[in-house]
Amino acid sequence: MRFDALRRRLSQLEDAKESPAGIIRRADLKAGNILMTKQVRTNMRKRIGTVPGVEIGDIFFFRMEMCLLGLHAPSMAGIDYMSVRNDLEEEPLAVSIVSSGYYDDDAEDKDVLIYSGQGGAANKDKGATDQKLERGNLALERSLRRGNEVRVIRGMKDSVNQVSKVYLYDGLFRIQESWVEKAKSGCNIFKYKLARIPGQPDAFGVWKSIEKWREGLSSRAGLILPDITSGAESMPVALVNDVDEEKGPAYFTYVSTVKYSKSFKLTQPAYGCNCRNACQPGNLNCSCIRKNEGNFPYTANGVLVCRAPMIHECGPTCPCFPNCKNRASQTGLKARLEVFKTKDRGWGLRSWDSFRAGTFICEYAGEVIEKVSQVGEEGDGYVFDTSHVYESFKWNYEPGLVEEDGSIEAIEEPNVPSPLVISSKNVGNVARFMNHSCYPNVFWQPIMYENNNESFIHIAFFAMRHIPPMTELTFDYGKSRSGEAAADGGSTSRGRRKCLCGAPICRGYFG
DNA sequence: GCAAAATCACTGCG
DNA sequence: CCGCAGTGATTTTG
Repeated sequence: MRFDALRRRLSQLEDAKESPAGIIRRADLKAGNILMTKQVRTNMRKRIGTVPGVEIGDIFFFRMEMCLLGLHAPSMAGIDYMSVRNDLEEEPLAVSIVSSGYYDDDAEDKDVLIYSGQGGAANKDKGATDQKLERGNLALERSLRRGNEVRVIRGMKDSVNQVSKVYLYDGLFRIQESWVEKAKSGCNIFKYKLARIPGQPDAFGVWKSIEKWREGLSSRAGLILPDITSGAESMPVALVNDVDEEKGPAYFTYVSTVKYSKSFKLTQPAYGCNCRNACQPGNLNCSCIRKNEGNFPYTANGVLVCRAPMIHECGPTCPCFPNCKNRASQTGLKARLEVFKTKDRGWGLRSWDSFRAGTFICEYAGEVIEKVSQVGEEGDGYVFDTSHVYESFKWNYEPGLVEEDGSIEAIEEPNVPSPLVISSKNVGNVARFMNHSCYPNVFWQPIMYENNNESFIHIAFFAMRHIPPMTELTFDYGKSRSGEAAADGGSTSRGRRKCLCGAPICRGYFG
């Protein structure tokens, strides 16, 4: 994650530069190179089998990430191998492979992978040639004989952003057979059949199931409602219960953004920018960028660079186009979310799509309320209270703002008028179903933008790290600054609640 | 120190 | 506005 923080920061700095056409910006390589030279990496010794710290189902968005973790060392090549001594001689054995779609692999089955050897592909200098039994191909051949475990990483198109790729660690496989066949080019290529070792948790299997639900080929088990938003969002949000008989949460009115009633004084007079089509990173004439201390908050592909006390986005009355990158939290749902029944924590929220760290997920919609008059609502979990930042902000998206050399600068707490209390008991959106965790994968970020000459604060949720599909989305509800949320002498039903998040670092209570 | 492996951002096309 | 193919500068490893 340190890699990605640095990569985002470098992207931000690169985006801000005057970029002559033709220059290709590879912040991933730059970030990788910096961390490599600083020796910020793990599992440098190659190994067969499991890599400490990497779980089956973990996802990555750059080859460099897997390189730094020691999951798959080569920055490009699909086959990683190491030299192992047997009784007589040293021989190369394959330790991990990446099946990314460059070759004609057969990767449809979740338990069997037909993998192509490396080399021989045509490029601009020469045509296709026969593959040779050397390097990775030789290592795979030797691994077939040895029967050692090989880590398999599957590279796929990202379901949300079709131009980018996501890499899924699918666990350990064993090579069963190999053969040579003629490719379309007419040249010989090696093929290897790998079988997934039984007993490992599903990873690619989950992705395949989602694919089927998406195409409507198989029905979703436990589906109650195809869309609880009734079309209020840009994407449908399914309601699913495959745990018990409960038919759904209590009734509420679905809205997609926060509602301020007129009586609130949390707003302040404001003005937008004067940019004509899209606000350009590095353009300090843009007042919205100036409000963010000169830093454009998002990278070119819309990922939040760093958590900040406040992010200033362009608003409805800014003259820039709606596709201006500085409106990342206003473009509606991009991922296919579903509300599902958890085993022991009521309803929860998860996604069919994966999220890369820093991706906008959804806003916390609801009604801004007076905390004092409606404090009785606090026990039911439908209140977002920004005064509970004390613990929750400690779990930074990053330890802070990452500088160009990889060093980190601490960041401040959110800059929101305390208290900003949003109730989603009667009126709300998907965010009201997100449960608490002491080790969350989502964080909240105050965002301000202007509408009708007034600025409004919105609470937006972003992915704290890469989140694989079907993982429950959770954020830290935090702890009241006073330490005693029920300080008004209220009943035990509100205030601190027992935590069931199950994280090793669980605080025991929240709220 | 060079060759091999293929990535990923960007551009233009339909 | 979308996906797709084409292009170029680039990395770590052996």
